[in-house]
Amino acid sequence: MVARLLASDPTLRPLAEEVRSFVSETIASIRGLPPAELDDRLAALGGPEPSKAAAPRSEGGTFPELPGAKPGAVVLRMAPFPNGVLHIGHGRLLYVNDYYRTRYRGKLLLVFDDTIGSEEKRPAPEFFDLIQGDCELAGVKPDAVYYKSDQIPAHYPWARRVIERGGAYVCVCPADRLRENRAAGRACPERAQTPTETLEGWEKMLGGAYAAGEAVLRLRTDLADPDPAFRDRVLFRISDLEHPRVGRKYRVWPMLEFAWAVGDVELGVTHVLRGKELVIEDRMQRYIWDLLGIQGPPFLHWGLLRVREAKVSKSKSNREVQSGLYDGWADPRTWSLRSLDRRGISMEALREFILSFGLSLSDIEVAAETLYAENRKRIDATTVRRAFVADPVRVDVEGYPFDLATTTLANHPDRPELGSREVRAGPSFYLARRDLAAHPGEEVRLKDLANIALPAAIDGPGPIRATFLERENRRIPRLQWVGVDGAVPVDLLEAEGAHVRGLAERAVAGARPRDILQFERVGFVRVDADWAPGSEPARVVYGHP
RNA sequence: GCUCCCGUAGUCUAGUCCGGUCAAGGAUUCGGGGCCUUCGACCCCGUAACGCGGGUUCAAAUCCCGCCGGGAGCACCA
Repeated sequence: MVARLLASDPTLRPLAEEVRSFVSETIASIRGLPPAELDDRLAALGGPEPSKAAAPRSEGGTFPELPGAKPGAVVLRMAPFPNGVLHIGHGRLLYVNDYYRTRYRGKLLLVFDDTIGSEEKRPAPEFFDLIQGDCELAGVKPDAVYYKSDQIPAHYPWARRVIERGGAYVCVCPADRLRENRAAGRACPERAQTPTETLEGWEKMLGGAYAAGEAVLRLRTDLADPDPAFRDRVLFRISDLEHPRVGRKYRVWPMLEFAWAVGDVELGVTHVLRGKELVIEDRMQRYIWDLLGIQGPPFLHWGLLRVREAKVSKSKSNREVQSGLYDGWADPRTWSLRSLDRRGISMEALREFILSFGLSLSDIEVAAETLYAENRKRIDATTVRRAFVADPVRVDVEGYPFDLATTTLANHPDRPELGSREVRAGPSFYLARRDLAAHPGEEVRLKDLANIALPAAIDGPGPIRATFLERENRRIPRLQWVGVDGAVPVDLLEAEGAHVRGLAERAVAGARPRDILQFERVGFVRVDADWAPGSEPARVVYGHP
């Protein structure tokens, strides 16, 4: 109260103490009054009606202005390494870049960061096309596509310029000694080279005088730099590995930092947006640009985003897709964009989900349920309901009335415009084993149909015998059922990779590939894209509750 | 160990730059109720947060100092 008065009338501020005591006296004097009298007095004083709650202040995450950005002149880039398809963790790369492209009417480049990598992390040919397909699927179409491997020679003149300015030296230490020296802040003997000597060494590197791993070009920073990660990083190394696009055309390959110090300038990139695991590279790029008197683009970062349920491992996915254990790159266990699409999760829902986090630098771990909720908003109203029973057990109902052999059910409980379908019902049904086991000897309702009494034991051989009771909708447990006549075998692929066999109602036979359905009391599922309509079993993939 | 980054409800986020109208807003989850041909959806209600300790100030989520906690980097990978 006091703060509000002071905030709205600055002239009161020097008198804060007086205001405070006046307010507390006033409050004390009216505290005992009955509410009706308070209302009267307020009315007597005039003034505005008590205002309703303030309008919502915000919907989600925030994105700051890009520093110095001119609408129409912004150039951004995404730089995936081609050793896997894009997965949910790449969401920020795609959608944050796309967000800013739209906001500033700029350009977004897809630049494959396909330098030679390492023995453990190598580019593979199939991913160039797969990743472009992923971008398309995600609705983030790049304005142009580049390959770092096409630009390798362009890096060499840059290296010369750095050497001529005394910014680098050729080091012939073995990798482990180099690491030790760096950690200890100790100089290798070659660090004392003059630019002329370095240039000689560099020409020897390019000319093939060294075997792979025998020599590197290192940046000369400061061995006393407090950050050990920043001491004399390697700029170029020699590799004889075969590259999927350029084979063994080059032996001297730039490291990521140098490649981007060159690439970001040559491609005219105006802002670099990337994950915060790359912040040390900002400093490297800037150091190189400063050395050459170049004004490079500013950097912005986002923090780590983890989806709790998604254990994403590129190497494991690669291995299991290769081995055939996974059902290709759209296997739900990969959490690839393809797998989300296969599960019926729309890329627009993913975009909303990703953008709700803003550009925050904090590391976040979020439950997949939040993504599911976003998707549900989009698909619930247009998705038809169907009955599905997992692990079915046949139940014959005695005394079942003839006129209940079929029934008509709405396709959506709240959307009459989605129509209805005729469903074949009793007297014989399939019920889920789990449901039966949960209600031995009880009266239950076959959902939307009739009430029956279940026997005490359900484990005997052959069909179970139940007894018809009545049609009236009572508050007893409701079980999902599928009429025996026309039941459709279904193979339901779950998110963890398990296949559940079950039976669905006849209408499922008419589904088309990529249709999204809701299996009642199970969840949203999507018919597999390569399922041949009419073939059995119907193949569907579980999406989410 | 060194360097950098980040701490607002169970989770994510708005607010922090520029102190006051923030007795802290939204989303999701959870709990209760309603409705319906689902245990889903929808509607209503509710629980729940400024990491801790000092300081500055009439006033601190916001500014300053210290601590604690979490993450990332320290590859001839990207």
